[in-house]
This record gives sequence, structure tokens and C-alpha cells, in this order.
Amino acid sequence: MLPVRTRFAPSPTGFLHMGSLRTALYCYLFTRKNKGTFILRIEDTDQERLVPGATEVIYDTLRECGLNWDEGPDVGGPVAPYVQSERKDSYLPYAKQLIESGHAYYCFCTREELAARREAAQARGETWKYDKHCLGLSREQVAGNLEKGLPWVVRQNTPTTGESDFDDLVYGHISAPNDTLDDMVLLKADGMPTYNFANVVDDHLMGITHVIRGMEYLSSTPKYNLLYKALGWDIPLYIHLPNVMRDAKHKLSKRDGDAYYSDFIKKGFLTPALMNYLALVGWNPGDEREFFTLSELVEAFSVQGLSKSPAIFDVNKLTWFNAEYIRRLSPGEYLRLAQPWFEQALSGTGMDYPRLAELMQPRTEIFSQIPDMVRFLKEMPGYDLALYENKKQKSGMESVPGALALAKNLLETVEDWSEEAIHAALIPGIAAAGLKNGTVLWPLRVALSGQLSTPGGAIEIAYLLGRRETTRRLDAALKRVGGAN
RNA sequence: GGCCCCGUGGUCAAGCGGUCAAGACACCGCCCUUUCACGGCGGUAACAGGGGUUCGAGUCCCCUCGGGGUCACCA
Repeated sequence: MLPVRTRFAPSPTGFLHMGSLRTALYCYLFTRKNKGTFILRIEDTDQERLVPGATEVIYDTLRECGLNWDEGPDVGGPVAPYVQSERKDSYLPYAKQLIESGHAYYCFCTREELAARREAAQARGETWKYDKHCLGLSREQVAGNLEKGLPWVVRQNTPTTGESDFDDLVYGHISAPNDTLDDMVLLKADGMPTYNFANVVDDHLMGITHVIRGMEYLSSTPKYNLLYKALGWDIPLYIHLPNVMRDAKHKLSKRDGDAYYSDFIKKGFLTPALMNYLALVGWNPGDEREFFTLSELVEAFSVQGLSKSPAIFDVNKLTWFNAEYIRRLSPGEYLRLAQPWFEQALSGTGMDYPRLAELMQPRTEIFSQIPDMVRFLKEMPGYDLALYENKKQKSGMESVPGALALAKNLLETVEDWSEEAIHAALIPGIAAAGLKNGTVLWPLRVALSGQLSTPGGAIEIAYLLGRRETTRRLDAALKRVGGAN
């Protein structure tokens, strides 16, 4: 088999979408697995949809994800340029060749004319397909129109009989009747090729052996193959990928927001977790493994593991992956990543971040959840007295005032405010009073946090808060529950 | 609507004619525990429906239904 050459060919119209990212991932995995060449090609033939800076976003995102390309606009390569707009002049000769051989023709129909005929056809209940109106033009008429400077496009002349078929590496045998194939535009009036034409010409010129792309191209692939044949070129192998869905009925789309790689990063998802999850949406290694680094994915990847049916993007599972990746971070790394989020809620408190980080690491699923989880450390929230009630801990309104008062007395004996010292003061003291740990510790934690759940128990919270703030909150609570003070 | 593709638990997904239909996420329960989380153990839950083929079908064929894609001078 020929050395594998593949390309990821996004159009620079905005941020990189999770669906596109997954396509890039699979393309990369397939290529590396087969020791091939991975090419990045920018498809910017639609000048109207171009977004400034989008190309750089593509570079940055791909690099961040470790999907490095061997040839591309910025790194060059033997079949440069890798930006379609810079290849503009290379398409016309092939279009002319197709016109000469009768596989394509000039079309002078205006958008308005087309719209009118389309509507009329639909009004008659017919399925619209370009009516080959301009195919009937004589050589002289065409020449005359060209002479007059009339705007023109080039259309593919698809056969009206027979059928076209091909074998897709994941979907298997695909065939379609030729008479359902539309005469698609190959060259636009502005001289730019359409995707339909550019991808065929460029894939051939760049020596692409395997075309890996979303399945939205599955039904137009027969038309592309007709072009390859008309030009006398070898048809590449195809690997069409099932869609990534938002839910059962909707494809994950750019309009959903939150579907961009950058959105997930902003929310505090880790890139390796994202990649790991993405790899498993539409592919599986064939065994029980589910944690993979990029290179492990390369090793495990095979087209046999690719699925045919669309898969719903499950943020739930992604979140689980992310939490797993967070737990596996070294304490130092976790602290570095969590610090900005701590700051967001706790700036100015002088909190012991390293200790807080230890407490938070097993509880963090997504970094953006951190501020809400720790905010109580800076500002005591209002709370319901019912929080003090806990049967299992033997805590109730009758025991709380005494418990809190005991805690206060014990805490006053602490000399240096460390967790060890606090522990050493409270635990034996509670035992000496003949109480259950929970009877004192439960209300203490409530008094210090005003919350049902906290990162850490009463001792950790007291330590984090510091002596002064702990005392202040404890006094306030005693006052509120009517305890002695 | 025409054409193309897809259809195993709520989600991802193994299964590629022959044990009681794996596993993961989510959910529920129990244990651990000064809360929550982590961790450990256990549980609920699926072959869209109907016909065939076969000794035997989630696995092969047909139909129906459901879903998606595509019918642009967008990619």
C-alpha cells in the first residue's frame, strides 16, 4: 500500500468545534498509526464567511491538543501552498479539461433565475435539481456570453442514467442512482472553486490516500468520484465519520454555543480529558480500557473500532473524565491550576491555598465549580437553623448550644492554630464530656460554614478560617442558637 | 418530498449465528466517615416492531416505524 497521506481541512470561520476536533483527532490517530503524513489544509474558498484570526485559532487549538501536522500553511511542504485561496489559479485548467471532455459546462443562470425555477418546480411538487439549462447552449452562445462578460460558473455534468458506487471503510458499500445527482457548481462566479471541486483537485494534487471527514459528505461522494474518473485520477479511500450529536435529534452545532473547544477550556476542562473523551465518542478500542494518552490512542486506533451510528456528546461522562484527570494531577499542578479560581472567590483572605488545594482536589470535577464551593470561607452565608438537626450525628437544637459552647472552650485552649492542635484539643475534650464526635463537630461545621456540605470537616474549616474568624463565627452562632456566651 | 446512512439500557458501547446480552457514565442502595467528595460493594435498566432464512438470530434478508444526513455560486 502507498504511504498514507491524510489531511484535516477546516475552514477558518470561527473557533474549532468539538465535532471538527474529533475529526481532526481521528485523522491524526489514523495517520500516526499508519506512519503516514498528516496535512493541514485551510479551506477558505468562501470569502464571505472568513473570520479574521480563525486560522490562528485552528493552529493554536490543534497544537494545544497535540495534533501536530507534518505539512501545512505555516510549516510548508512539498505540495504547497496549503491554503486554498492561494491555489486559486490551479482549479481553472482542470475545470476547462472537464468542459472539453463533456463532464462539465459553463452556466450563466443567475441566482434569481435559479431561485424562480426552483420555486416553480417545488410548486409543482417536484424535487428540484439543476435542469441542465445551460448544457444546451451552443459553443457559439457560450463564446458570445463569455465575450459579453456575463458572469459564469462551471457545473459538473452528471450522468442521467446508471448508478455510482464506492466502498467506504466504515460505512461499506454505498451506491446512488446517477439521476438523483445534481449538477453541482464547480467554479464560482468569483473564480473560486467550491468545496466540491477544490477538495477533489487538492486531494489529488496533494496525494491524499485516505479522505477522512464527517458523514455529511457521504451522499455527495459519488459525485466526487465521477470527477476523479473524468480527470483520470485515482480515487482515494474514504473514511466517513458518524456525527457527534447534541441530543437524539440535533447535531452538535456551532449554534449551540458551548460546543467550541475554547468554551470547555474556559470552564476548566483539561485538554487531555477532552481528547480522551472525544476519542471514545464514535470509536472504541475493542477492550475495556478507557483511559488513554494521545500516544496510547495512536497505538490502539483502528478503523474497525469506528462506529456507524451518530453518538450523543455526553457532558456527564466528559465531566467524569475531567474529574478523574484532576484527581491524577500532582498536588503542585492542581494548586497551580486551581489558584486563579481560588482567587476569584477568596482574594484578600490570605487563605492557606496549598492546604485548601489538598482538600479540594478530590472534590473538583470542573475548575469553574471552585468559586462557589469555597466562597463561604470568605463570607459567612446566611443559613437555616434546621441545618443543625442531624439525627445520625445526634445533633439537635437541644444539644447544639452546649456543643457549640464546649467547642468554643476547647478551641480557646489551642495555642498554635494548626489542624493537629485543633484536633488534639477537640477530640479528647469531646470524649471527656461523654459526647459523640458528631454531636459537637456537626454543629461546629455548620456554625463555621452555614452549609450542608463543605470541602473538609469542622477541623479543616476551622484551621482554614483562622482563629479570629473561627471565633467570630462561633460567637455569632452561639448568639443565634441562644447558647451561653 | 427524492436520494444516502443509521437503529443494543437515559448516554457511550462490546457483541461480528450457538453460555443467564459485557463494561463505563448517570441513577439508586449499603459500607467507610465529623458533612460532602473520594474509595469499596451491590442494584434498577436494552437488542424499535413485524415477517422470513436457519436446528438455532441482537447478529443474515425483506417490510414498517423511528432518527440523522443531503438536495447552496457553505464547507
